[in-house]
Amino acid sequence: MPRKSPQRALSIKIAKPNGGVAQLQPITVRCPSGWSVESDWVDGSVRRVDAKRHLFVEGDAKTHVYKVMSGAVCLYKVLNDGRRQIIEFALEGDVIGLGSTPTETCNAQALAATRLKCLPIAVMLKAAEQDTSVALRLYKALSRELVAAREHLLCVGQRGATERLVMFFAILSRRNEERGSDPNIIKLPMTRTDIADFLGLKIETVSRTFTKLRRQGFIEIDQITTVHLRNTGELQRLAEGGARV
Amino acid sequence: MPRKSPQRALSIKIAKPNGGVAQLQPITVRCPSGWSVESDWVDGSVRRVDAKRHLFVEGDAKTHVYKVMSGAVCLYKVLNDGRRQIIEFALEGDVIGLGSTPTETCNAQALAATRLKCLPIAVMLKAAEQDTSVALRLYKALSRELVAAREHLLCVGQRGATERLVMFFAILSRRNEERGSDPNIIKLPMTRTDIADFLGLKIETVSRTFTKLRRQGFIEIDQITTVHLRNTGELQRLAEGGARV
DNA sequence: CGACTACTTGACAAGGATCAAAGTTGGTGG
DNA sequence: CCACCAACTTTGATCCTTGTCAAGTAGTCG
Repeated sequence: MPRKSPQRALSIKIAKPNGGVAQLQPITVRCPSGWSVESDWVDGSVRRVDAKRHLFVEGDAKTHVYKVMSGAVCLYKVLNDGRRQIIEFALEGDVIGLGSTPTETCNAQALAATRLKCLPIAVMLKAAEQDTSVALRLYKALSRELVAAREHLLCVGQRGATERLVMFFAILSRRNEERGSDPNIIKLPMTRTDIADFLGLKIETVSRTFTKLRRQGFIEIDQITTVHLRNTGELQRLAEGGARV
Repeated sequence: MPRKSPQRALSIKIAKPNGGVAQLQPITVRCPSGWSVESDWVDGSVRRVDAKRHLFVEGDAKTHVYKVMSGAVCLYKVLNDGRRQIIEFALEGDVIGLGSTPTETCNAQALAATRLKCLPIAVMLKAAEQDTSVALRLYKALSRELVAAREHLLCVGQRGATERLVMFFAILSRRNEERGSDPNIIKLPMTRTDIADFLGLKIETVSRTFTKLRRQGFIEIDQITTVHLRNTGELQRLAEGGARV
């Protein structure tokens, strides 16, 4: 079992630079009403967060719900020796911070410069109380997150390294498809370490698995941040069950 | 990388004996009104399910929300080669099947003879539409499930075998505490295989880890279904971070 | 008492982790 | 525009935890 290492200790420090609420970027711009198509978000202000800054950390009082307008954020939890599990990558259009706990239960860190629309929790709850359709949408959104979390658990608990990585591509591919972009071109706004921590692997394993998939012709890598999927059918088979790669 | 084995194929068959809705026990008894303290559940009927029978399987139309009155149920997902991940053990008092998907996303199997109170989804949704406090409670319940799922993910993704098992005991211990029973006496209504599939381990590893903890004096085992926790403080340390056992 | 199921234990193999080092990439300043 | 530096990634060698296979033990139910 892994034990404390200097790097690990360092990574904790990076994860929680001031150990508290304060690392939000202060720049807050009023959003012109009617700017967003979704009614709940019209009045939200916009916050900008630089790469690697934290939006919030575990234990902070929950103040807002955020919607990623551009950029990317990861939600993660850490063990006290620094091992990190990334729970979710929140990309453009994703909402962070639903959930009814009074304090945040995860850390949220920007992977790149990110713009977020912010909705105060109090506003959201008030809307939910006055309008059951809002409450029900909240319930549905949370429901989707729960399904995703359980799928993630299945992946990390039962799949081997290759299967996990392929699943990861599959998730991003599906996401592209839903948004009308090319499902075979995967942009990776996160580092290999982030991918490793998302999949419950180590960076070396992730790197080797990338290489293996590339050598086998399943993927092509232009820049490290872009993966082209080849032979999607076969990839699908790799992910679904009997992978013997 | 696990591959298909005869056992595996068999276990799928057991998991989905008829591949569909039909393995519910038909015995349904009308519950006398006012029997439960919680208003939402007063009108629910009671269903009895024998050990190993399925309450529902993945893909079934979602018809009811269930509350475990006695016995135990596990929720699990399977890969198509039979690998199984148990998502949750639902024990007395727990509710199953919240979540807004039109079909079930997990399989639910009784670990022992179980009595469940059943509430039709339609009734629940209607109540939620008419009463925002119901909708909000739904939202909070789902929220708790999400927190638990993420904690579980952290455990399976980052912890070693010993840490996972200790965490498992910790969860059950905490649960006992909340319900006023002895936090140091853990009743295990599930088999070792179930525990393994919950923790993302194999049965042999679970068994060996039990033995190791017993030899080290952290636990005592009377009957296989009962574990006594010793040295809870030290156990806590094992679970939280730097376990080098 | 035997068949069955669940659990334990041992020997061995393998997937992934760890340690170490070299190769890339991107940003900064001369 | 290029050189340098830091951070990130890839690759190799080796170790260790957990998985696999196999055998044996302990309860249970007919």
